[in-house]
Amino acid sequence: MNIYDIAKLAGVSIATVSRVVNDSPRVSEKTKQKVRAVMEENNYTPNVFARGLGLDSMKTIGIVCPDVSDAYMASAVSFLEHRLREYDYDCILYCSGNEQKKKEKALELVMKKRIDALVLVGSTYAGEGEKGDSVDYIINAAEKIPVFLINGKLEGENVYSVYSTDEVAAYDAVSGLIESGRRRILFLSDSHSFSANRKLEGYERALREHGLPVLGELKLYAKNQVHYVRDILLARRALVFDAVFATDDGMAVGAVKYAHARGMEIPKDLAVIGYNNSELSVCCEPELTTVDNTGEKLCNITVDNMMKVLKGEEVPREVPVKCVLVKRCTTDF
Amino acid sequence: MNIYDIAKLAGVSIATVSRVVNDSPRVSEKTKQKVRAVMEENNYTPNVFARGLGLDSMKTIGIVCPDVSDAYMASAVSFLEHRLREYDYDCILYCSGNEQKKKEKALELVMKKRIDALVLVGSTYAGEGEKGDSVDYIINAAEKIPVFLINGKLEGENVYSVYSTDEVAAYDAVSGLIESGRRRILFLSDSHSFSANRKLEGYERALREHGLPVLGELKLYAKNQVHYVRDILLARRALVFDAVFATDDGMAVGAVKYAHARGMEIPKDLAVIGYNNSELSVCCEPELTTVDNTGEKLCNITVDNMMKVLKGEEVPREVPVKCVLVKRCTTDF
DNA sequence: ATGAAAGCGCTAACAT
DNA sequence: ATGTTAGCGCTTTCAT
Repeated sequence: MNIYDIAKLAGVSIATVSRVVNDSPRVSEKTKQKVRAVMEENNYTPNVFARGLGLDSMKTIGIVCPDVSDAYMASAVSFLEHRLREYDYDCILYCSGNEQKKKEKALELVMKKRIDALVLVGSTYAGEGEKGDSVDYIINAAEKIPVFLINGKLEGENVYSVYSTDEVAAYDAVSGLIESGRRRILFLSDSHSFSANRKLEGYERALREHGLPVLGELKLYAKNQVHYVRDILLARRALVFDAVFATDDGMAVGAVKYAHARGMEIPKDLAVIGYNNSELSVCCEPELTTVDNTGEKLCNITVDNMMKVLKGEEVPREVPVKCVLVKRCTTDF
Repeated sequence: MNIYDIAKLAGVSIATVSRVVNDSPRVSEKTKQKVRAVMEENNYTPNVFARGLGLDSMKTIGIVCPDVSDAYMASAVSFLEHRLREYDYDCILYCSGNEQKKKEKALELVMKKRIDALVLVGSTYAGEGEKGDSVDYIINAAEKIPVFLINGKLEGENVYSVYSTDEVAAYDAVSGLIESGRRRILFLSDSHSFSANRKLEGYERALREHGLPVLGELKLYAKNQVHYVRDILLARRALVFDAVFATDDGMAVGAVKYAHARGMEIPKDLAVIGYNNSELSVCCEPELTTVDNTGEKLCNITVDNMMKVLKGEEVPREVPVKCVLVKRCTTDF
């Protein structure tokens, strides 16, 4: 059942059917009714490929993230999908992993789909992520369609960044730790992404500005898995620390587990701060003080901006968004 | 840059270019080389819309789930995406919510995209889900393309179900509880989906077969949120129970929190079993005994079967998959 | 092995 | 207000 069939059945031309489908004002109400009736009866659906071919757009947005099974990514994708749906855009999803080659491959594939815009979720796609990573592949994509980074930052024509101010959030969190008497604060991270690096900078600045040394032994890289972190911490019996600042809740919970295993009291013997305010943070005992990076806000701003850009309007290239520290029970300030 | 440009530059016809693109054997190696070179130089990419129009397929699979921000859905989507990518299929994602109207709308929209197959993740799309729900919209979709249910079960032409045997898993878990001396076991659930109902059946069968009464007061419906569950449990001071079987880890952790709040010892005073073996289950204290519903397995079987169906091969309409009970610290059997 | 040409189903400019 | 028609870029049959 195609547009010709409908036209024939309704006794009009295909142009009129097309106009009805697109709700053009240049069709009389009467014929509109008639044509609509015929379409209903035959439950006709315009062929999206043909339409796409003519308009060179299928109203779809590409969403690329390292891995949707990560809680932060998943919630971001969920927010994006809902907001984009409001505007009748579909989402095509691509999980790229974190490796440079795979990220490049992901963008190459997703760009072939002639999407209308591209969203890159996670700071792995940022300009100053893992060292050695090039961002040319992103810049190239931006030559064709607008590219939106969620929690990433990259300067370039047609690329728009919305990100949390992780440096400040980390600075504030670690400062709180120091001001409440902590002296040896462990920095626990699972990546060298743009965002993780900003957190590290905030951590170091807090130490420096409070006259504390920045110690290499107090920077630990691990996996974002509860038991993994607990175990590597237990394995380093020589390592002394009275607080932990983790770049993700999973690692922070690992630190809490470590404290339990060693019979340490939280927050007395060990203070812990996590990141992301995920459901994990209210599962452990005591419950985690954590940084809420306001993922929903980032997504909303991104979608709003995207719709403007697609209409040809101007929007800021860069939007920093403040995080908020959610104080629960693993800290005493 | 389209197929005509390439043809001109390579000094061949568009038919030849098309053949090269599709790696047809009916082109001489020599011209293949030449054409490929020209394509590379101009980094030509065939227009997917035009191709879709001709072939009536764009090699995309529709994935619909209630909400990707849910950990179980997110991991399923992640598995599916990866496996489908192997076969050069793209994924278009739709989060439908749980309401009948929205689910119908979701399928209607996703079907318009002329996807090659449809995956429905979560038992909300099953045949015996929320009462009053019709499954006609799924049956209708299956008239056009194969439909695959993950953790759902529905009989119908062209629909394929892969699901965990939740009834048995629940039966085994609750039986363990009873045999270790529990007498008043609270059933805690957040939905009336197909899967939740199977769990309830297993729970009731275990009680019955052990000569215990099935009590309405011991079936509680809540949200899958830690604090929410803790609070409603605390609010029902009159409700007495010595064990909890929850249909999702979040609620189980809520029960653990409740025990803490009331100064009860786990598992001595209260035994708890969760479901899904999510990261949450290793965050709480003590760590959760939980049912692993092997989501990855369901996804793998689904993708394998889908590829066969798309090739016209036969596959079983229904594949039940066993769950495994992961015993940790909130039970004493 | 290669080319010419007819669709695929739609949109939009142009004509009436 | 409605119809006619030329693309959009590809695949595929039919010639050669």
